[in-house]
Amino acid sequence: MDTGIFQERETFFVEVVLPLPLSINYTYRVPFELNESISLGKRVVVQFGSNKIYTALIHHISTQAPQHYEAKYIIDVIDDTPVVNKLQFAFWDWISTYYLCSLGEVMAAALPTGLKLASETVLVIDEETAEDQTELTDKEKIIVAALHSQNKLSINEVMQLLGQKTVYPIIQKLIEKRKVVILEEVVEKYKPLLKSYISLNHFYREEEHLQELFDLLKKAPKQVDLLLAYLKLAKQQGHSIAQDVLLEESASSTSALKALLDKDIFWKDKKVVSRLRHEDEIFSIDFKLSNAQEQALGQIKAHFTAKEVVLLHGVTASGKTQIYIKLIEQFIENGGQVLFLLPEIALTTQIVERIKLYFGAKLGVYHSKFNDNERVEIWNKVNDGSYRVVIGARSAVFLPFQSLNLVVVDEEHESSYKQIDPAPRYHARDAAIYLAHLHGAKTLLGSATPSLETYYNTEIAKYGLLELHERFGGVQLPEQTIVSMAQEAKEKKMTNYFTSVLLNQIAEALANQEQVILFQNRRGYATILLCATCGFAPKCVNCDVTLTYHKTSGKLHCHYCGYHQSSLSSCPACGSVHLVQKGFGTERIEEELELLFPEAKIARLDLDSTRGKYSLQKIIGDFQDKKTQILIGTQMVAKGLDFDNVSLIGVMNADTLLNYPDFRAFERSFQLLAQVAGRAGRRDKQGKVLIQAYSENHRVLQQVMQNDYLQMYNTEMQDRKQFHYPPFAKLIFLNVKHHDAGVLHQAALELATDLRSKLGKRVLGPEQPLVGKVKNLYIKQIVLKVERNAAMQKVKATLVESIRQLNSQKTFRSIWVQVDVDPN
DNA sequence: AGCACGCCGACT
DNA sequence: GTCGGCGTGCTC
Repeated sequence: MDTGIFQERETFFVEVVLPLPLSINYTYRVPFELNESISLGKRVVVQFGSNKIYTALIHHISTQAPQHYEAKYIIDVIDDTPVVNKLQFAFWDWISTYYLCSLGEVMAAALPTGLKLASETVLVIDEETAEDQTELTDKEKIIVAALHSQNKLSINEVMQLLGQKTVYPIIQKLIEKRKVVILEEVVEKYKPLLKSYISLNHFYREEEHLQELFDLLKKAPKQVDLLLAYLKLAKQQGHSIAQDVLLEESASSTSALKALLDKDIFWKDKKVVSRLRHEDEIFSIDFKLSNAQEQALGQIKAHFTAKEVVLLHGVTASGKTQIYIKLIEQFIENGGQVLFLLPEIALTTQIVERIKLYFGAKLGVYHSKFNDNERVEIWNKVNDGSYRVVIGARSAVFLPFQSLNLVVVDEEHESSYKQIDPAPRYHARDAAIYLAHLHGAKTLLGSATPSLETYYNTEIAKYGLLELHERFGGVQLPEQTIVSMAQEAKEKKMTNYFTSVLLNQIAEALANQEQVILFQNRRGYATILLCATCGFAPKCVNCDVTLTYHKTSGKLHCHYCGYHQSSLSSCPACGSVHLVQKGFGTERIEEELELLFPEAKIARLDLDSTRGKYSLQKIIGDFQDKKTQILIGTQMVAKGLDFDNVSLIGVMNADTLLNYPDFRAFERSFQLLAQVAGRAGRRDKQGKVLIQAYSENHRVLQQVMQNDYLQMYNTEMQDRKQFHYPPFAKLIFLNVKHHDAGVLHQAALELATDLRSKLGKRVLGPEQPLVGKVKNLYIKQIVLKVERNAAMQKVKATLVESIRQLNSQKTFRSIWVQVDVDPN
């Protein structure tokens, strides 16, 4: 018996976050031996549910035992130092309240897969009773046979083996028959990359002993070669030489190396090395800012003294990137870190390579192209501060920054910053602004076509604003002209959809060996097929939209849901054969242009022409290499493509962009127009933009011409006063799902009424038509509009309560709700 | 998210 | 009769 001093040890309980969509956190008990190891932000291994094992994060520590249940013990503490810091937890909390999701969902999104381990249930033969001759069913025999050949089976493998979904009862039987046992196998997902290093036995490092060694190896010339190679390398790099380097240098085989290792002449050890490629020396691609850029940089810094966020609104090719680089450089001079966000697609371009060269080993890149192990290494390098600048896509906001000084969000208007599915459905730009706020850092937003809400924030002086109207290098902005199609039609100057002005300019550009882009925001051949007798137009059976005729496929397609049917030769309503095609798409333009300019090479860039795996690359590549002269495209031509020989941009029909029902559509329209126009002309030559329109006097068109976005926003906002769109309100979209359309409608109605009475905020919906159908669930949408600064905590609580009540009503059985905030 | 439990149709 | 599908509820 131990008669020593009775040591009173405290019992700790930890509340942990599990990477699962659970609305509450769970509490576990800490075994005494782990008392010293626990601290906030460390990962622990816990069992959750009957047998699953997960990585959880310590979120709270207390000595208070839970009252209504017996807490399970934590199995182990994984980390020596926390992987998540306090600021990150604060950030996660904000995301979970603002975007109405659980902390577990944030954790699942934030931690790289390599840091989340989950157990896998595996079957193995029960060794003790394996020889038993119990009767087995056929299926059981299959499993046992498979286990004899491969030792273990995962549940998934059993499912595949038997070709059925429900395998648990069968496994249960096998366990009862004492044929198999199940184990929970936990795999630590992140494995450091180990590299073998070779060094010479200390004994031979002395001159005299080395001589002995050469004598010893007289009969083994290959081994001598290897030794010589080692000595040469050791002189330059020290005693420890990478195995692959050594083998390459000596051109020896592994057998010679193995012989030397066996004789204990060489020693081998493994070292952890980085998977990340890095530029060691800081490569200074020295560039000077133009006067305009220099001024802008100064003004940004001046704004930062009073404002946390500044918008840099600079026209296409105004050289925003150089300004970012200089600003980042100045911000990291005083210590601290910088986060540079880019939309995913932009991360694969040469901009990143250039910035990499500029910042060298101080820069980390983080986006979806990296594998799990690489992401963990980037995570660790941000955590220990060796990365001072991180350039990344939206998920980079979750990296463990120690102290941010500056956040730069380029192309802030890009809708790809919004995570759509799954939760957390966050907007990386907004989240980054909050993250910067938490760190006491500044945020710079950059765009040539800023979003509505950002512009609004500059208008109310919440953000600072800076405009760059000049292209870098002093080239003039494209000359923009509107051609009235109504006028030309009256004068009978039109050739189908082309005005004489446009045709002349295309001809001129082609004669000058320059390229042309034609923009038409409709794909297909004819946007609508109309019966001339009765006015019938075929509509989609699912979506209530008119079908578009595609000549390539000879079919009528729905651009909304993808439904298609063969084209009609007579009207299904009245039987008339007089069907007319109205409206034109890219296919039609391509066809007409081929007739008008038979000698020109023409390509089409839209969703249909880029179906093939490499067709997008090919179309763009051919145009860049000037193998094609004219590129016809939908909005795909507007984004991020850099061509240096395009002298003319033709907008085929601006009217299709001017008919917008709401703020977001309005925003998209003028952004598209501006982006398309921005493709014209490059470094040394002014480009031309020709806009064909019927409503040439449309206000937006005039304002686009004057490049006066501010005016445009103001007019639009004052005229419309639409409460239900950002920037005035925060929108919460509730997608209520149920497999019975009638019940769904009833439920949506009740939910809306309930929320209206409880929140007193504006609630729209349920919208009349069903929004859609996923699997066998119908969806109805309820829009909840709350003020921008609404207390989301309260909103969330009310929502949860209302949904809970609805779910508990037996008549509704289960209602599925998915919430999104400010979707684009 | 898993996973167990329990209720129902279509097969030996 | 039971096998296997699927809906429902719980996990510290």
